[in-house]
Amino acid sequence: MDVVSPELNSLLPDEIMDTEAIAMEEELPVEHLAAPPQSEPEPPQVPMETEVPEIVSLCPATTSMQMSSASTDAQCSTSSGTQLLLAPSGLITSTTMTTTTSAKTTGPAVTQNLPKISRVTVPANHQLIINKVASAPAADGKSPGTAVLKPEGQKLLVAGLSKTGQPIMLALPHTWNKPATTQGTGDAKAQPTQIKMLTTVGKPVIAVSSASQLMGGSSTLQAQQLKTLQITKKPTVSTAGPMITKLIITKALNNKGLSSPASVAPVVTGRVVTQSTPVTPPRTITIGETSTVPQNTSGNSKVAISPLKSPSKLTVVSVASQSPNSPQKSVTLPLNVALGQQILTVQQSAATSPAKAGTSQPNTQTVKPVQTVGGVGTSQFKTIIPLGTPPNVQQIQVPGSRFHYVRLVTATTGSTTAQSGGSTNTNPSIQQAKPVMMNAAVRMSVPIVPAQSIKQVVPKPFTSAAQVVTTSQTPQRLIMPATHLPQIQPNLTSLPPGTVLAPAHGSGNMGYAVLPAPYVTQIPQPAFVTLTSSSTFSTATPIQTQARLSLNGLSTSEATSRPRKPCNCTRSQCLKLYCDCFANGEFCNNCNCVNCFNNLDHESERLKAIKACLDRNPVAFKPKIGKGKQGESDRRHSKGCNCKKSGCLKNYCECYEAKIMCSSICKCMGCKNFEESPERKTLMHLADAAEVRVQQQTAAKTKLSSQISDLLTRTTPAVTSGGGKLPYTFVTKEVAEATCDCLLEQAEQAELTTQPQAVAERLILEEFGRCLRRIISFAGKAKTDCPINC
DNA sequence: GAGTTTGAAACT
DNA sequence: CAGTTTCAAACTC
Repeated sequence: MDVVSPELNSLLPDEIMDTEAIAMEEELPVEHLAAPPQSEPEPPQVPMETEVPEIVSLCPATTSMQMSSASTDAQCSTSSGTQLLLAPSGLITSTTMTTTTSAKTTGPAVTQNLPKISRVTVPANHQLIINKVASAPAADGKSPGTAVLKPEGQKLLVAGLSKTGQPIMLALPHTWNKPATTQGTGDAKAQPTQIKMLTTVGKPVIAVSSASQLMGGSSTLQAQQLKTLQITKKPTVSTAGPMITKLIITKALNNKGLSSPASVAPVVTGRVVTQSTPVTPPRTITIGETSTVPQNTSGNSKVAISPLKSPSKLTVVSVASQSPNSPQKSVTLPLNVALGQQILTVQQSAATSPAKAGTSQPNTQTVKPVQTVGGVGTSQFKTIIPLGTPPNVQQIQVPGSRFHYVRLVTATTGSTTAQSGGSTNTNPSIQQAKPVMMNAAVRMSVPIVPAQSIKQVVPKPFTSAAQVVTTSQTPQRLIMPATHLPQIQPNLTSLPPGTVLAPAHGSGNMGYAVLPAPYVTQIPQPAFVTLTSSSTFSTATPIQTQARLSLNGLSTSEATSRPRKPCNCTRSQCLKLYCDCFANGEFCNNCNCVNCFNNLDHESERLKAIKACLDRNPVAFKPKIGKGKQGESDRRHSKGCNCKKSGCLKNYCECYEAKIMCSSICKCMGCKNFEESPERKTLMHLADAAEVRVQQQTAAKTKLSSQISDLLTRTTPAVTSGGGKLPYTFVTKEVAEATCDCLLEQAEQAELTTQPQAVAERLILEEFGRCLRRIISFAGKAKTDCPINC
């Protein structure tokens, strides 16, 4: 495993990961916009339910001109929604762009320098409402290097001040306070809602646009909100010419539906820590520094995201190569923003003013490490990906949560097709940037994304080795091109825990298959995982049963330490929730099931089954036992049990099985699983007694074993080491047999006298102690009698 | 290990 | 949403 170099490490802001304290358990409102209200009284009790697919779109802009005029050719087209933000006059060096599934919605960006705002109101809620804009030049959106400001009515959220004191604002769309309106053609109904974070720092602008609808498809994206924005840049100079590294992070809260690939980013590198919407509990997204864009003309792009503890935290580091001729733009921008509870931190690499085109600085560095920091407050998740390494890997991992994606991406080739919307991209730099942008697509739609996004990416065949950088502390999950399954659009928020996108078996490079995290977890996790081919990956990897991920209130560590019971399904093909493996988002392995389809060989069927389950119950794969804020005592079944005959005191009862008491949600009859229930107390007492007995037995065995082991280890070396130890190998076979005989005799006596097991064990141990004393005594005597090792 | 019981999941 | 069926785990012998 590579170690992050001190140089890179020093670039990582410590505070970036300091987001542990941020509450993340809110139920993002958008999640249910398109779905009926949850009937569960306390959804937050189920940790996993709080997760919402996080869509992070990294949309680099090579230049302002390129981006703003990308209505026809840009991967990241501007949407009709709110576009850019504000920045000090002349400070904005680039425009932001919003990726949408419907490229048709591309609209001109209105540019406006901040100083031109004639009036700004500052409500108590920290909203700045720009009531008037002096002018809106460059209505066509082709004014590069100009700050874009929404016309009158534009709302800005004062995010806070950066370290340098510059205000950071979030630009809200006009429609911020109202639901997204239907827009677009076809199925793409969602209107992108954008929030932009700006900094008035006299440095290259950082713009954050909300995730627009990343996926078209049949799904309706009703509400999408931009989370936070962040930009980092690291001046990189290519011999061929300047390159622009621009990062746009978008997040769509709506997890439903997506089909079209939407976003593309030429070069993206950054760190995304968390995200949050202005209207929801705080989240922070931090973008790390970008790394040098490789000169590799192959267009390798890599995205590495390391896992984080919190589901709401996300670390993303991506790097994409650009064409040698693409202009490079470096932005160094120290930024530390506190937005309410939200923390936005951006760490800069060596400060560099916006890159200058035509920089002649030769960059012979073919491989530049990409640093990914995912851990909270620590660098444990740092990952380095050598960009120079051939196959590209994009890795997206949402900690704690169920989605960990890694996608192998290769440089685009001349055959790169136009992006969604039918637009044709002739801009080389943009084309190459496409591969990088699959984050949003991937996260939004598991199976679907691939199709279109693949076109953009042009993944390298799996025949070439791919490298995935993983950290030693946390397993990495892989997402790889898989079979195109456009018909399946599972709701990612409800996918089984740890679900991972994996390549379809025997399929082409497109599409994704859903893998349970445990499956991927067990893939050998060396510093680099080389994938030789998709088929190899699909079939060769041994599937080892993995523990459940944070199921039923159990921590991951608890779960991992407990082997899962093999299922015995015979009729469900392990593709229904009857199967515990399937229900837990795991592949069957070492099970006794018959005609099992819960494996990689039947990923398409599995995906369909998952979708079917989600159709029936959107939270089918979420833990049934929510963990209360105050600990285990607050754990309860999310739906409650329906027991009728078991009195809820047998494992038939899910509450009892989870070792929790029934609650008011339960519909059980004759329930005895409540606090004051004498039956329950009796059972608990018996269970405790049994457990104690087992522990005692275990301890006795351990002790005995330890003593024997210790005895052997002490005596054997004594033969050669001499010193104060016994000189002889006195524990001979005969001695051992005699000792065993003594112990057996003691056991028999205890049995004959009907002694309790605990007493019997004690007697045996005492006998063993006597044996040891005799042995030692004899050995010591032997030593005295024969000082010389004889 | 076979058969029964049980309740969640699936189906109607 | 309620009733029924299916299913696999839990349980009993």
